[in-house]
Amino acid sequence: MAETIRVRFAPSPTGMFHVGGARSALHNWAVARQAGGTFVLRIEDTDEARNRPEWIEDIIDALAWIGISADDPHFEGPVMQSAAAAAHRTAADRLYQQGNAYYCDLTPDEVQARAEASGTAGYDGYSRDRGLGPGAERVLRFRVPDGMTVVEDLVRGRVEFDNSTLEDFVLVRSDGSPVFVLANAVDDIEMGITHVIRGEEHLPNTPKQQLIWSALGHQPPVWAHVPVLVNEQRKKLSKRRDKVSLDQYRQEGYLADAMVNYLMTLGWTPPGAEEAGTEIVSWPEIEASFRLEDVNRSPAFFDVKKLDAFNGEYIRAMSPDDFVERAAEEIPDEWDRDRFAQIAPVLQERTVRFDDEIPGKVDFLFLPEGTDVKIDDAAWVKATKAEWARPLFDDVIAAYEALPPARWHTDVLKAECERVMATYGIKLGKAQAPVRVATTGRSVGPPLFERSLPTSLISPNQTSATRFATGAV
RNA sequence: GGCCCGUUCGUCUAGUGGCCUAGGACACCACCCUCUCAAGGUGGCGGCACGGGUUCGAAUCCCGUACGGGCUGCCA
Repeated sequence: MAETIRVRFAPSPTGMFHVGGARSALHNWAVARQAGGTFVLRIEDTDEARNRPEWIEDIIDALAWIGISADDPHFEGPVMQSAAAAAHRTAADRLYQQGNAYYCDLTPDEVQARAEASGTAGYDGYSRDRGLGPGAERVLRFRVPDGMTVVEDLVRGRVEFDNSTLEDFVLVRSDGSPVFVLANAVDDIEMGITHVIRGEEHLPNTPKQQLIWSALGHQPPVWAHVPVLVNEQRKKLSKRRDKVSLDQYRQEGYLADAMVNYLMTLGWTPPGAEEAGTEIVSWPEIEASFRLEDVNRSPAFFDVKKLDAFNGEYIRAMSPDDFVERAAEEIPDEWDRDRFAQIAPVLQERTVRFDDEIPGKVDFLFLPEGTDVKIDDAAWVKATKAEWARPLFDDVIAAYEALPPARWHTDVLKAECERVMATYGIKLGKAQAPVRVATTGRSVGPPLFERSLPTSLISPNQTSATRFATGAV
């Protein structure tokens, strides 16, 4: 059989898919696809407390969102770790028969008591030579041999562990269920996994797993331990204190491509990014050039600010139609879709996220008949503070009201505004301020007189301007 | 405490002994453009944790120190 790369992504179902998990999945995916290999999704459901069918669907959905599709020919699974219970049992028995493991009847409390009494940490090998057989309330422990265990890691190089620092760890619990290190190693062996790519937090138990691989008669896989993602306090991202849910970012309006691109730049730079002056690269380019050997060894801070910058770039790169389609998901049902599509272009380059702030930027264009825009009082006060402001504004309003509705076009309105401001000697940058606040309700927003738009932002049926002109405020 | 990993601008990184007067990106600041805000353009601020070695030469190699992190469970 030809050498093919088989990697696996092995999340445990927890009800929330972590951005760190997404990054790890992406690393595995890139390695598998670029080599024409296989990516196996294995659900680690050994701990029965965490096992809900819907959570597995969530994982598959999350992966699909970031481009790891279960329909892809390189994708295999999902397979349940629990389905391999017999294999775990068989492996455990074999280890016991071969003398690589032994039974121990000490309870966790007793183990701890002995450790405290002797002033050492962990299990002291109490049952190593007691010749205990299997039985109720007995755990199976691995007999760690003397010597050194050398882990060859693609990202960290050679890591040595003195076996004397590894206690005889538990393989099978007293209730007969396999523990993570055993189940994980056995599954990897059974699945023919060639590369184990996972987070750095697994590095400490790698020698244990490598010992299991060897005891079971197999060459260990290629290991790759990628540094963890950290928060501003430089602690590993945790769902308790940090915003780590991939789905939450998705709902907040981040684009999958932007998220994927950003995640991949954590600990790795696409070759050519420096010359190109940008880290924005497509997945095909990432897939073709990603190398585990090039991944940084130090933890990376998950910086939402930079994610925002990436997202904004991806949004600006969208086709106008795609932008309208996606942005339309955020606007109220009663808004006219065609009208929204017309003004969407001015929104696109001002959008960093598809969130609920989108409608607030253009809501004055969708007021129900006869209602006024809500004016930000502070903005109005500021815009009309200058001595010339009120008179100039009144003149502009008067000029606008003298216009027949048929002439309410961008160019005409702008020209009228400019004509009035010229008489005051005020530049448009300042002169437009009161007009803007009166018609849009705010001091910032899209250009008032934007020629590229088929419609003016100021329309005759907006009554606010009149209201101000008559001194109602 | 023990074992292991790590340390280049605020952040993510390029750098594998001379190309480094340490480069890029994000953020920040200034200016330009400009009807506000954005976008875009130009420029600026800012870093090799520290101390010893090795070498003609060290961000790059070695040792030590400091600091940070991960693991230390019959969780995964």
